[in-house]
Amino acid sequence: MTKKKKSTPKTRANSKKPAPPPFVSTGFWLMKSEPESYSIDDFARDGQTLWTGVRNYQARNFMMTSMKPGDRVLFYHSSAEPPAVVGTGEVLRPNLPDLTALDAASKYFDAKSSTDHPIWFCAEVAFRSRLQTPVTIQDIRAIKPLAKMALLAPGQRLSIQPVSEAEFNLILSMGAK
DNA sequence: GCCAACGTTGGC
DNA sequence: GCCAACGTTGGC
Repeated sequence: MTKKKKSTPKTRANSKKPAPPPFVSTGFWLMKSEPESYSIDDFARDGQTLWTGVRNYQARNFMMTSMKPGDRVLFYHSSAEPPAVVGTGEVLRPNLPDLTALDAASKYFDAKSSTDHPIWFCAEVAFRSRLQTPVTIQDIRAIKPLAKMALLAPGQRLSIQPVSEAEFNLILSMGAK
């Protein structure tokens, strides 16, 4: 005979680790791109772009569930000389399926994704400005109010990171001269 | 479910 | 080019 077995759901409440505080979006982001693959020049020329190719769940989740139209974005050149925030953008449409995952010819192809059940998502982001002066990672490191940025945390490799409004505005002002 | 191996990121 | 810090994978 079959018993209706009630399995104990593994909830956050009874797991060992304390639940992380729910993430609350500030509406401000930093997005990394290697200029060799997509630079601020490309972004300015295109006017808008689909931020595809993200294959990290945390970064994906930001684009799926946290980003909202109108959110502001710092455009950061990674693996560049020097690494720096070089411009800004604005989220037009978050949470779009990343079609590069379905394209067998793409380097971002993922056989686990399908049209019916896409597992990777992207955001459409519009170019908004170029900083007059790039704000380098050294510049950022030198400023006390920016010391908490994820960008500076050792081992922090997330390609999409939330930033505070104050951090966003400070970097903009640093780049304005 | 553990954990070692492996791949990736990205500043230096 | 190096390598530390992660995330992911896969054998058990």
